Formats: sequence, C-alpha cells, structure tokens
Amino acid sequence: MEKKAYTVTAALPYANGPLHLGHVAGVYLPADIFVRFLKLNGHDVAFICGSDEHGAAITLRAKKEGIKPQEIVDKYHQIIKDSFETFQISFDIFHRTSSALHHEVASEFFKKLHDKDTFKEERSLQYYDNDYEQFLADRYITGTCPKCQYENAYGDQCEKCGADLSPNDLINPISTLSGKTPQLKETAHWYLPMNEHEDWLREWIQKGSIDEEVLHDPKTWKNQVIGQCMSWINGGLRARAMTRDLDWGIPVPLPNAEGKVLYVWLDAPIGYISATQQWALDNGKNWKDYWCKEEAKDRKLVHFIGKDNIVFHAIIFPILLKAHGDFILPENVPAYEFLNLEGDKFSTSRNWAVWLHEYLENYPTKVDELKYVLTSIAPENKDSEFTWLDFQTRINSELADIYGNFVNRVNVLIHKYYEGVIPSAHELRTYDQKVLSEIATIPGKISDLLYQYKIREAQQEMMNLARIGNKYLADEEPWKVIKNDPLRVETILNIALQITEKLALCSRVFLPNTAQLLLEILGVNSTTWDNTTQLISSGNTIGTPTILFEKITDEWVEQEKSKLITPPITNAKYPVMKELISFEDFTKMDLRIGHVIAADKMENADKLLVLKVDTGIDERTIVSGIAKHYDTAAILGKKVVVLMNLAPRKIRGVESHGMLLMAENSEGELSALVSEKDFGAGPMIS
RNA sequence: GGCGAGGUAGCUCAGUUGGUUAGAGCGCAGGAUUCAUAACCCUGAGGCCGAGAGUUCAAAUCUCUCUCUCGCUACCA
Repeated sequence: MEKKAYTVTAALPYANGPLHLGHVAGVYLPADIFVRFLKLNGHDVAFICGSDEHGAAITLRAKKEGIKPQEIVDKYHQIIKDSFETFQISFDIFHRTSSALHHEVASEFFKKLHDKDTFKEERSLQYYDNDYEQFLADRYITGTCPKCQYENAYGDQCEKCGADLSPNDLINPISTLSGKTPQLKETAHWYLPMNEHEDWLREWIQKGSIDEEVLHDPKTWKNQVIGQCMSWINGGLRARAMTRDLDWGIPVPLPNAEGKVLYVWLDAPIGYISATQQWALDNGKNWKDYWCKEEAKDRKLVHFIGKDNIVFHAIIFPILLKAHGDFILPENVPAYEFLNLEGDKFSTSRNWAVWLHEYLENYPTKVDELKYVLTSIAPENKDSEFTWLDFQTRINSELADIYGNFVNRVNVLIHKYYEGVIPSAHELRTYDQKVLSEIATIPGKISDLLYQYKIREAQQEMMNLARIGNKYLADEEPWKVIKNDPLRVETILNIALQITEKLALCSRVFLPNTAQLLLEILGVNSTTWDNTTQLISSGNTIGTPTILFEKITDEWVEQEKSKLITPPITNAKYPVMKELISFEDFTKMDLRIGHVIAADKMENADKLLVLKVDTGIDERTIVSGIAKHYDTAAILGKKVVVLMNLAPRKIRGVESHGMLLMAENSEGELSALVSEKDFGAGPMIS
C-alpha cells in the first residue's frame, strides 16, 4: 500500500527575538507531532523550517542597538535553533533566509515571475533621505499620527492607536536615519496584482479545485482559514507591493533597482523551498521531489502556521506558486489560534512570556512534561490559556498519577512477584479479551485524529491506555489473587504489560523521551506505528522501575509566577531620549493653556473626540485621539496644554487646528496635561 | 469603522447533517482499596450552551440584533 508523501512546513520564526511557549504550542509542537506520526506510519516526509531574517523590523532594531542586522539575526537564529533542538522538534532542516542559497533561490523565483509578467511595475512618490541617499521604508519614517496625534507613529502604523498608515499620511515626517525631513521623490516598485487571481482562488478555496481538477477537500480546512480567505477575496483583492526600499534583504534582481529588496513576505515563504534544497543537497535527495508538479504530483504540502498569517499562506504564496508554474499548492494550511499566558496575551515587548530557551535551561529534563501540557491546551479552534497552576495540575494529576503511576505499579508488581521476568499469559477470560481488543483500537483512533490535526484528542486517546490499565489492575486485583491463584496473576500481569507496551508505542508521537525510556525498559523496539502483534516476549527481563514523572511542587509554580509578576527591569519601558534640539527649535512651538468648552464624539471613529477649545485668542476645533481615555464629560471644562501652531490637518473630514498635550505611560494610558493653577484660557507656556 | 473566528459545567475544552435527560479531563464531595508517585477504582453534585428576538413539531446547532474576546484590514466587501 503506497502512502501519500508529505512536505510539511512550520512558519519561519522571525529572528528578532527568542521563542516563547505561544509559538511552540501554536505551530511547532503540533507540526512536530503530526510529522512524527506520519514518519512512523510509513509516509515519506520532509519537515522544513528555518529562521526568517529579513524585514524592516530587524534593521530598525539593529540601528537602535548600534549593531549590524546580521549580528541580531545570527544571535537569534542560534538561540531559536538551539531551543528547537533541545526541545526535540524534529525538523529535517532548520535553515535561514540570510543564507547564500536562499538569496539565490529567491532571486531566481522573483526573476522567473518577472519574466512571466506576473508583476506590475508602478511609479510613485516616496520619501527619500538625501543625506543617506536612499528611499525610506515605511518603518524608517516617523511622524505625527493623523488619527491620534501620537508623535512617534511609524510610516506603516501608529503603535499607539493601532491605525495603519502610509508614510504620506504622517504629519511632519522625519527620517529616522538622518533625523531630517525627507523629500518626496519618484521611485518604482513591483506589485502583485492579486485581483487578477480572484477567480481561481475562489474556486480553490471554496471547492479545493482549480479548473475542476480536485486538489484537496475544503472540508478538512479550518473554518477560520476559509472564512478569512473568502473575506479577502469577496472584498476584492488589491495589488500589493512585492518590493521594498531597504538595504537588508534580497536585492531585487533587476536593472535600475538599487537599494530595493524583496518584500519579506515574498522572501520568507520561498525560504521553505530554499531550505528544502539545502536539505536535499546535504542528504543526496532531489529537492524537486518535494515541491514540483512533475516530480511531486501526489505529494501533500502542508503549512503549519499561526492565525496571524493565514492570508500569506493561503492566498499570497499560492498565487506566487501558481504564477511561477512549477510548484504544487498547499493541500492544507492548518492555522492555530493563539495561546495566552496567565490571563494576558504573550508579549515580547512587555516581556510577558515564558521563553522556551529559559524553560529549557532551567528544566532540561522536563521536555516531555512541557510537551504534554502544551499539547493538552493546543489552541486548535480558539485561543487557549497557559497558567503555571494548570501546568502543575496537568503534570501531577494526569501525567504522574495516571500515566507514570500505572507504569510504575506494573513494573513494581512484576519485580515483586517475578523478579522482573515477563510472565506468560494463560487462559484468557472475556474481560481480558475485551481489554486487549479495546487497546488494539487505540493506535487507529489516534491516527484518525492526527490526520484531522486533532492533536489534543489524539493525546487523550494515548492517556486512555493508561486509564484502561489502571482500571484493569483495580478490577483484577493481582495483589489479592496471588494468594490463591498465582497462575492467574501471570496472565493479568502479562496483559498489563501489553497495555504498557501500547502506551509506550503511542507515546512516541507525543512524549518521545518517555516513549524511548519505556521501550528500553520493556526491551521492545518498533519502527512502525501500529503493531498488530505484541512485542514483549515472556521470559525476558524488564528494566528496573523508575519514576517517569516527578511531581511539580508548589514552590515551582510560585517561582515561575513571580518571574512574571515582576518582569526584569529594562530601560525599554519608555523610548530613549530624542535627539538634542536647540533653544530656537523649542521656541518655535507655540504652547498655551486652552479651555475645553465643547466636546463631542467623532462619528464612525473609536478614538477621536472633536473638541472646541478657547485659547484666549480664538476658539478653535481640535480633533484629538483620546476617546479611549477621556469621554466627553471628562475632558469638558479642563484647562489643557495646547500646541497652537501645528499645521492644520483634516482628520476624518474635520479640520483640526493644533493638538492637546498628553502624557502616556508604558501601558498606553493617557493623561492630559493641565495647569495647576487656574489662570483661565490663554496663558503662554515656556 | 469593515470583515473573519470565537463566547458551552469552578478550570481547560468536545459537541458531527437542528431530534430522546448537553459531554470529556482536571478540580470538588462521598465511598471502596492498598500493588503503586497520599496514587488508583466506584458514585455523585455542578451548565437558562454570552444577551435578546425569530424560524421550526423540535435549536448550543439555522436567521436577525446586541455584547465581549482574538485575528485580519482600513474611507473599504
């Protein structure tokens, strides 16, 4: 029986920070379990991953820390790679997008698409930094957010109000390179006209076919994935720029494209392909067997991802693959939801996280324990939550009490009665046969579930083996029977060992270390998933009993929780001081006390208030992005600090003349600056 | 603001095409037991299935409105 071959990818982690448990639970662990299972079950699988090392966020960070992007990327690539290895995620290769091979592959890919007229070149005006002689990527421009007046909004997004911006929206744009005002200059970029692909995408997403050729069953895709894709398609796809002005990344392989690189979202998924090529080179394989239509016709391509990059894997990358022409399309894109931590979102910037590499450093022997917990709470259909208390409970009262304890009691009994020699089974009773046939169905159940990406339930089935075992012992009571029917006890314990054996075999997917240890104790070896015959043989001696899982103490839980409650003090709480300015610069600002005499909510806006302010010299309208923090009643009547001579700006159709000054804490809360003494409206501030 | 996905026992989650008293694990209470990591086994209590309205003989399941959470996105379905 020929089994389908698979190419499985896991989302490339971005190399500007270490991995936390959210990443692991929502992508890498499910993918690893799936792949371990496929390999045991006789499928030919390539499991591909690597670090994503380009993009503006890395260059910005490098600049901030005064080092080269390559240094950042090298550092985190190593940390991530090491923690995957220690955590035993079984990638066939963990590659990187800054490698020479990837540059070559991605350039070729882009060139081929360009030759096939997949892209449209468009000219537009973009900000250019004269001092540094380069066009500025969105994130290299800061300025005042037109929506909330936040002064350090980036060209692509305001981090305070969350608004997505384009650089031309910013008031008073500043280049982060030179600190000067950039100039608009004409430039060219290559766009992917996604709208031209709507028809086949619609059929492909909804029916799983292209030109009526069936490629996959859409029923096996998650609601969230299909829903979001259809939302995009029905909304009308727009052209998206596939190139960026940046000096870090893969240079656009065309003439007259100096200073331009491939958009990181074009570059990264090609990383799956280049990584496969590297792996093929290292292992004497032909990479085309894993990706190309001709050679990999019946192979299934599966992308494990988090829900935040559904559209890239289910729309944009498939468009690129199809446009290129040589490649197969994904058979499924299992997207996982997010894991929360102790009631809050994981956050790298707030350091609200459990870092994988730190966990592994502190508890190097507790790999399977963490895998068990994360699998139990894998965010398959909705966001789920990790707490240390839950971690403790799951390990203590499930892994240790049910699984570990069962294995231990069987071992102890066999050593006690037979000095570790496996006894033979004699006459089987109905109950024995019932138990044996029940455990025989479990590998099949697990495999059905795993093919549907239901890893939580699959792991539950593994645990059921231990439950069946515990119940079997309780029902048969060998410690009583031994007194008057020793022969019967041999049968009972033989069957108990068969249950243990099944448990060990099924554990290979979820708890690889434990499984290996257990199989060694049993003296059993198997390279296939489902064994119809038993592997233990009577007469052999099993290893000495060991405690498989120690209990997690309350102190552990307290210690880990306290690490979260008092995050390490970093100076990253507030941004570093801005560049020095002269006194003349300061005096350019016209600041006065204004009296808020009217306040209304802006319609169709979450964050905007339309204020009427008496400034002593006039009454003016100011649109202020403070509605999240001040309702109209709270701001009305306040004497506030007003920046008077800010260039007027239309915000949602209302012209705003100036802005209110606000203090903002690290949580993003706003507090209006008010005059301590009531001088009325109008006093100048200096 | 728009779109998508969620809101089910104290906790973490299942609930197939609408159909008998809504499920599991953990936690909790009571009982039984001692081979075992105070473990295991049995029994039980606990849910107006986010709120409201509608369709239907029948709705956690379909429709509408509202609300909260997460994600995507932004003068736009």
